[in-house]
Amino acid sequence: MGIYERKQREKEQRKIGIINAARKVFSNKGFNTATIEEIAMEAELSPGTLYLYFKGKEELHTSLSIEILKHLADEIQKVVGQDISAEEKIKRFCDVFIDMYEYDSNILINLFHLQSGETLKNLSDEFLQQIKTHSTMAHGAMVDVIKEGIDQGIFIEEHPVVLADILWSSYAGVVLWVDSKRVLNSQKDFVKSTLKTAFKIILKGLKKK
Amino acid sequence: MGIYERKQREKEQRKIGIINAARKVFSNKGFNTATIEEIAMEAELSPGTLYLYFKGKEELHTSLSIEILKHLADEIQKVVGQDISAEEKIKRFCDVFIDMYEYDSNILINLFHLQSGETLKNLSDEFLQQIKTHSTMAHGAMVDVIKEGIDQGIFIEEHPVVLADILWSSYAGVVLWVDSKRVLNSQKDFVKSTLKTAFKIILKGLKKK
Amino acid sequence: MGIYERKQREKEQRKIGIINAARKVFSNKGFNTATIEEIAMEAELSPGTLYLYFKGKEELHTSLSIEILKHLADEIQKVVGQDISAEEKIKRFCDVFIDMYEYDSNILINLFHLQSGETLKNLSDEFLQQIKTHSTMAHGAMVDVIKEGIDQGIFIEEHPVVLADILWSSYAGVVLWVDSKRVLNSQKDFVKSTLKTAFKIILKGLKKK
Amino acid sequence: MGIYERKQREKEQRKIGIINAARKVFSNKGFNTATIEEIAMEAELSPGTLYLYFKGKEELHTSLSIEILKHLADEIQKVVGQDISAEEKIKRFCDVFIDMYEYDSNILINLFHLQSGETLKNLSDEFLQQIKTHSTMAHGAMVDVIKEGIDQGIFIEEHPVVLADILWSSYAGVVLWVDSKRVLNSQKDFVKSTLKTAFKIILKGLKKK
DNA sequence: TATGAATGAGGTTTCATTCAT
DNA sequence: TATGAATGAAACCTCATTCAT
Repeated sequence: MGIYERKQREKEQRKIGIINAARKVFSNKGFNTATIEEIAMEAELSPGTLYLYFKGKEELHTSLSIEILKHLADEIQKVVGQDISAEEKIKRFCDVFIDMYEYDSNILINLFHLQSGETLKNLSDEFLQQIKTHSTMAHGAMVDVIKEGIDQGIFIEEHPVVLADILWSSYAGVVLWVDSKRVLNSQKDFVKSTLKTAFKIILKGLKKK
Repeated sequence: MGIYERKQREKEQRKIGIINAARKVFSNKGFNTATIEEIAMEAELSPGTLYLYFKGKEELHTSLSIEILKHLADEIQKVVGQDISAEEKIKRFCDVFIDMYEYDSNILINLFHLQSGETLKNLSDEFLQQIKTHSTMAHGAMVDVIKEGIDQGIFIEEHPVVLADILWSSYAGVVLWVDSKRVLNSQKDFVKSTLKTAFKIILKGLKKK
Repeated sequence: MGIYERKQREKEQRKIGIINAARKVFSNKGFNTATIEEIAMEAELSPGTLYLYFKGKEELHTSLSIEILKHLADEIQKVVGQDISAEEKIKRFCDVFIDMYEYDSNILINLFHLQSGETLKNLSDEFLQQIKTHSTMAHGAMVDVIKEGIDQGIFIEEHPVVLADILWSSYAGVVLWVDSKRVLNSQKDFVKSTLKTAFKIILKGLKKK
Repeated sequence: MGIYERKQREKEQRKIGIINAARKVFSNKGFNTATIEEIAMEAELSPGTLYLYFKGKEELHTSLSIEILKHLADEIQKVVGQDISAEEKIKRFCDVFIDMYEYDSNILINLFHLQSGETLKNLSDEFLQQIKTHSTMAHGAMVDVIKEGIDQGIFIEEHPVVLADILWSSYAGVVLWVDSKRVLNSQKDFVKSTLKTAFKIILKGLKKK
């Protein structure tokens, strides 16, 4: 490996380190309450250093979200490539959400928050484009599976994009909502089981007969 | 009406005026970016005056969300009281979401944002309690309808609370997600039609056979 | 006087107070070294308050310079209106510079610094316009006097604008240079006497014979 | 040449390279806005390396100014040695200014900025001494020529130092002022022609009759 | 000698909140 | 009750400087 590649790699590592620190702090405190200083401390760096890798707080937060989105898109695409039925794939999508939620519940929450209002405005075109790309990828994979199901005469004949939207947003909605109930009522974590039930209902709703 | 009552009433009116101003500003800018001064200007009051009615920015935002939640709960409960089938009620719930979205798309978005992470933490017990109350009410109404359906042997025999969660969060998720797609891709507004399709699918999934 | 006028007046007074504080601090420390906090302390206000009246450090500094320029333009125009010979008016211009220098030597220095390189770039159009206006006024007055002299056959027949430039810039140059010698060599203040000699030489140079 | 001398020479060359880079950057951006990193890039070196040759930004800037001053002093002294009349020498001084302005207009501007307030304060004694030395040299040369003229009965009998001050500062003032007009009004460059006219006027003013 | 990533002090700026009127 | 000027804490961010390599 040349010296340039090593440097590049180190730089990438450092970026990941910072993003991981940011993940922890943003998860605990939320965007407003989190401070750059805190993230720097978590990353065991000085505040100034963060600015060598990210233009500012906003960009750091967005980068984190994109990282998550990328991961989600990857996992979903893996499912599409598998040699299983469309129905089974829909179930696996559900598992992907569950896995991510179990790995770090805040990851998903963060992501879904990115995808609406407040955050989307004031985003640089570059980042907006990245989000679109990965989002389209993840969503496109879902659309493909739906299409597959429709073509095989298994799913109802609605517009596949709409069905994928419903699938995605129901899963996302369940995560947000059930997780918030958990926080609000300090109850047990029902996200997983609720997601599974949601899957069953929606799958049944999707099927032709 | 006594003088005290009138005063009380006026105060309430003023509070509503402020909350409406806050709704506009928070909708456009989000919690962070919105400033008290802007809200005051929108309400045609001075910043100081807002503090006579609300303890601070946080409380104002929460009050707004509660207001919305209250409205939603009301609308949902109206549905429960109607003399129609459980199935039809589920459909009406969908209409309630659509109506609110059409009245002010940001209203719903705002509400769903309340329901997680960032905002819920650091909330005074009093407000947490109010949120719980109204939330429980709205949600409870849904649970009742689900129960009704189960008792009548129309719906599948899952835990009614879970089913209501799924119903609620799917609707909410669709609004958030499809609305964000609208913003991201500057496309037409498919929230209404997608919500309707979602309803059909979920209803089909809910039904026993 | 109406309440609005009074408010406006008070606001203007406050602005002047801040500019005066800024004058002291900028004079002592220069633009870089001076801090907003220091100026605020000098003005017996909090840092934040300064931002109610000026957009930032840059604008504050520019406002100060414009204030000075305005004053200089006023004084010079007064001279033009007087019922004395063109020759005498040129001498009075010299006195105006001397007066301003004696009132606060840093005032003039500051002004001349505004008028070149570093500061002029990055200036908002609004301020650039104001500077142009006042600058043109002051300079135009000088041009008028020169023209007067030429028309009366007293002064050499060069382009009046060029002659006014030379007059102005020689005066300014002397102030900058002799003052810097004073600082560098901790010598006595020869600005006044040197300016007077400069006046004599230039006047002689300007005259036709 | 021994190895030590060569090293010394190389070091000197490197210093000059850095100073030239600094000249460009300081010229374009001014002292505040210019950054060490930019200068390093311009010099095709790393920021750290600059600190091997200069103690810091301040010293670098001062070194640049001294370099310019040294050059100016050299050119002026060359004039003094020539076998021409005092009157002609004064004219040549004007040419020196014009040449430097034409070579790099920012050079002179930069120099004149050194000579007051902000920059002079906070300067180490060592540098202050160097500035004094070269300044005295340049200025002394002018004084000599003036004296020459007075002794030959050509120039008026004012204190030679004062006359040299006026000469120097008028030239400097014209450069600063006319150049700033150029920037402000985006007009043609009249520095050269205005300087020439200034020379004529002042020379006429200096002459005994 | 040269590097350039990291530092961190310290500046500018914002804005929720207060309080005299 | 209403005001809105003033506050000042606290955040973001910059960049001259250092130091391990």
